Amino acid sequence: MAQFTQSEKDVFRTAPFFKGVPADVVFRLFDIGDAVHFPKNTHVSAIGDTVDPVFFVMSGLLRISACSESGRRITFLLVKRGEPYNLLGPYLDCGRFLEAEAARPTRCLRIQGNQFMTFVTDHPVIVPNILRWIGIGLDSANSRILDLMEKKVENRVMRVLSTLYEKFGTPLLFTSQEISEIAGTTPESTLRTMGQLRDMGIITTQRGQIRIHDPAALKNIEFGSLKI
Amino acid sequence: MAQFTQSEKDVFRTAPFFKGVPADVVFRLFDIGDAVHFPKNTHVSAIGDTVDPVFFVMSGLLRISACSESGRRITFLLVKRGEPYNLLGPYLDCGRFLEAEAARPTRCLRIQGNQFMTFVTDHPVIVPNILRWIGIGLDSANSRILDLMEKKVENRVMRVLSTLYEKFGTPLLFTSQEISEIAGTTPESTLRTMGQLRDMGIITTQRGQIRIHDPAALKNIEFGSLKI
DNA sequence: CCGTCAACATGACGGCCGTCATGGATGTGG
DNA sequence: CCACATCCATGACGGCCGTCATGTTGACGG
Repeated sequence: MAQFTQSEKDVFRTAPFFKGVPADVVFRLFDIGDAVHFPKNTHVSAIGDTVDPVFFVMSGLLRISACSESGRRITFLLVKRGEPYNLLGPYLDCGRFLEAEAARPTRCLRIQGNQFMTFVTDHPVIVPNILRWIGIGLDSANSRILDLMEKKVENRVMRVLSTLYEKFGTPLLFTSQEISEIAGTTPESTLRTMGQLRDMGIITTQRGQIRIHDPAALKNIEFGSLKI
Repeated sequence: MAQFTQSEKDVFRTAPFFKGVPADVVFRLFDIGDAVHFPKNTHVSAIGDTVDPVFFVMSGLLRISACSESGRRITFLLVKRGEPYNLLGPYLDCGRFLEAEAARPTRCLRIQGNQFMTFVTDHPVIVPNILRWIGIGLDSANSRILDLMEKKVENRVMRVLSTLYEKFGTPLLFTSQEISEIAGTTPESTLRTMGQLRDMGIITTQRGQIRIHDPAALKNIEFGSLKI
């Protein structure tokens, strides 16, 4: 089937996740999966769903988030082009508490859970990649826990901006609401911090976008970067 | 070599982590690893170490923690008998920021990283178990992030007590210091919360141990309304 | 039996930040 | 071009909890 163009397939060839995996093995994924499109702000999966399929983002952006019973929402992960989502889903029978939605119009390669597990057992060469990816995610989650202990909202916002800069470059197309949901705070506090950063000439802001002029200044604090 | 008694080996046979793995595969681990003992409060690994070997706890308890530069320490994980630690270490080349120490006198099975990776490729039947275990850990980390958003220290302490009760039963042999490092707060706040729980007859406390009389009450989230 | 230390317990204070409120700026659709 | 929604921006207030301080209790060794 001609669901995927060659340039789309090349996205996977060069994706960090697939590093070291032979190209023919990678391309096998296109045979066992199909393409799905999600318009902006639509749900890929809702809370409590037992998310079975594995997704690979071909273009766009997925936001993985959860919300507590008090209504506060936090974003755990932003999945961009070439990255996988729900790698572990097929192996966990329990329903997760996460929800996934398209932060922008997003095109994905979707692979059913049992097909993915078959793929893994047939091509064990990919196992180290999976473990490596999950390991990075686990370290990142632990970093964020440490972050939240520190309780300094300013530091959290700065680290979020720094991390997003490393992942997406500049300008960052996010609202203060989105930033605050990643940093684990409120839009007001985020705006206050960004106001200070603006006064220092480190960033400039417009509606829905943030230009970072001095990335080094954002890293001035603390160790370790989170993988968002 | 007769490093391990039969009863020790049986610990693994019945361990949840190894569920579904044939016994002869499990026992192969004893051939490629060796026994190590850690006295109480000694370090298994320090911060920044590239922890290569995988550990399985045979008796005792490992505490996996990290501390921020402000000196605050947080405990991520308590590894008890039959549970693995550092499953992903062999696959990650970077140094981690965690440190592991023996919370009690602890005896472990230690397997060098490359030997463990060889074992995994030779016995792929264990891969789903690894992924499942890591997946649970990842969900748990995300839950804690959500918890920290909630910001109510009382709820965090109660949830910690509830979780520890499910894992270790009663009485819990932990000090307020240890509880606070798991809950992400201070010993004082922990003691204050436990004081209220004591007044309600939910727990009783002695030096270094906590008896839980009403586990269900700890799961009650509407603590704030009860307090008034 | 006593000295010492670690842990328990509790009170007081202050700062951070979440909440609410208000107003202005910007983009969008009819 | 205007109405409206959304986002940005900033001020004021109040509560939670981290910090410090003080005293008590229990454990352990000689």
